[in-house]
Amino acid sequence: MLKELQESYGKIFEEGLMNEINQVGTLKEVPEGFKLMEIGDYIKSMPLLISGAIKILREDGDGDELLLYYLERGETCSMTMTCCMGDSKSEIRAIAETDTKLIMIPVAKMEEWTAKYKSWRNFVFDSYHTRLNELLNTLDTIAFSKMDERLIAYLKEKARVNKSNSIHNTHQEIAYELHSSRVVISRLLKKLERMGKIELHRNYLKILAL
Amino acid sequence: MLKELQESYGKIFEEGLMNEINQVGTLKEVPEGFKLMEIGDYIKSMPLLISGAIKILREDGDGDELLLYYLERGETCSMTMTCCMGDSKSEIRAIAETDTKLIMIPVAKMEEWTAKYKSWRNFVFDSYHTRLNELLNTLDTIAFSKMDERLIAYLKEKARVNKSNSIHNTHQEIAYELHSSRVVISRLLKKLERMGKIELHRNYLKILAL
DNA sequence: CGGGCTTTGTAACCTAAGTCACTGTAGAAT
DNA sequence: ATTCTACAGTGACTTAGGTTACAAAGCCCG
Repeated sequence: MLKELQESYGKIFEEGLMNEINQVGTLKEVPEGFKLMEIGDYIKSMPLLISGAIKILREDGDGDELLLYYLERGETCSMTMTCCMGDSKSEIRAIAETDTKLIMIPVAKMEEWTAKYKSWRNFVFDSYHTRLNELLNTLDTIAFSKMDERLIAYLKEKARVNKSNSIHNTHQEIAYELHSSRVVISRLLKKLERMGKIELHRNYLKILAL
Repeated sequence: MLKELQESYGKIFEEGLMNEINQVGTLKEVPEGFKLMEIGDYIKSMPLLISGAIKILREDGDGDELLLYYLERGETCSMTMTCCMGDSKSEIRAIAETDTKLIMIPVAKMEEWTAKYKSWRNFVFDSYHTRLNELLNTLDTIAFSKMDERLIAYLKEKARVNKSNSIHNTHQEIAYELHSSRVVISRLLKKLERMGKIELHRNYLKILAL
C-alpha cells in the first residue's frame, strides 16, 4: 500500500501521518458500478482516492436522481467527513464510475489527526473548499443553463474523468443523471450528431468535437 | 462586546478562545441592505453573527441572481473560510437581510485557533457541515421543485429569518432572488392570494397560512 | 388636484422540455 | 435464420415558465 500512498499523497502529507495512514488504513479495490455508499447509511470510514473516479449522486423523495460531481485521485468525500463528525446519515449516494482504488481510514482517526497534523488539517479544509466549489458549479449549471448546455457539459466531464472520448451509456442512463427524460436526451443527442459534434451508436457514443 | 459574545457563543467556545476573540475581534453593526461582500472580493476577515441575518447570493455571467441561503446568529460564512485559506476570491455576494450585528475576526487567527482550540475546530467543521447541507437543500429545491413550490418555500424561509409575516419586497425583487421573471412571480402570488394563503399589497405582502 | 413615477394585473404569445405512443433496429439468444 | 428484447428515433401533444405589451392602481410631490 505504501507505494500507492506515496504516489498520490506523498507530496502533501507529513511523514508521521503517512506512517499512521499506512498502519490503520486498508487498501480497497472496487469495480466500475460498485456502490460505495447509499443515502441513509451511517459511515464508519473515510475514503482517500488513489486511482479511478467516484460519482456522487443526490436523490429526491420520488427517486429522481441527479449527478452532483466526481471524486478523483487525491480527493476525499467531504460529505463523509461531515457525516462522521456530526454522526448523521449520508445525504448522498456514491458509485464507482470506473474501477477504483482507495484507502479506507477509520473515522476515529480523523479528529485525532486534525489536532495533530497540520498537513491533515490543510487537506481536510482543502477538501471542503473544493467540494463547496464543485457544488456551486453544479448549482450554476442547473440554475442558469438549459438542458442542451448541461448535456454538453455532462459529456465533456464524463469524457474527462473516464479519460476516453467514448461514452458507454444508454440515453436512459444519461437522462437519469441529468434528471431529465430519455426522449429529451435522445432528441438533444441527435441534434448534436447532426451538428457533427458527436457520433451515436447503440449503447455508446463518441465525442468528435464539443 | 463581551456580553454579545457570551450570549451567542458562550456555550460553544472555551474560555481561552473567548478571551482571544474579545481581544482581536471588532464588533460591527450594519443596516438592512448593507453589502458585506461582493463576488470577486478578497477577504481579510471572517464574520461571527451575533444577531440579524445575512443573505448569500450567487450570480452567473449575465448578472442573473439566485438566493443560496441565509446566515443567522451563531453562524459564520464557510465560503469566507475557504477563500481565506485558499487565498482565492469570493464566489458569492453577501447582503444584510436585516439590521445585523457581527464580530469580525482577522483571517490570520483562523489557522492558529484551529490548531489550538478544539471548540474552534468543532465550530469550523460544524459550519462546513451546515453549509454543505444548506447548499444541498437549495440544489434540491431548484432541481426537483417547480416555481410555485419554490416560491412558497422562499416566502416561508423569508418570514422565518425576518421573524415577521409581512414580507416587504416588490414582486421584481422576489423574482431576482428566485432567478425568475416578475410576471411569473406576480402570477403565482395572485394564485396564492386567490387560495387565501397570502394577502397582496403594494410593496409588501402578508402571509396568512402557507 | 393633476402630472409623473413605480408597481401590479393580465392577455396573448413563444419556447424548452416533459409525456405518450408508436416504429424501427441492432444485437443477443434460441 | 428467426425471434426477442432493449435501445433509439420521431411525431403529436401538454405544460411550465419566460417575454412582450399595455392597462390600471397606488403614491409622491409640486
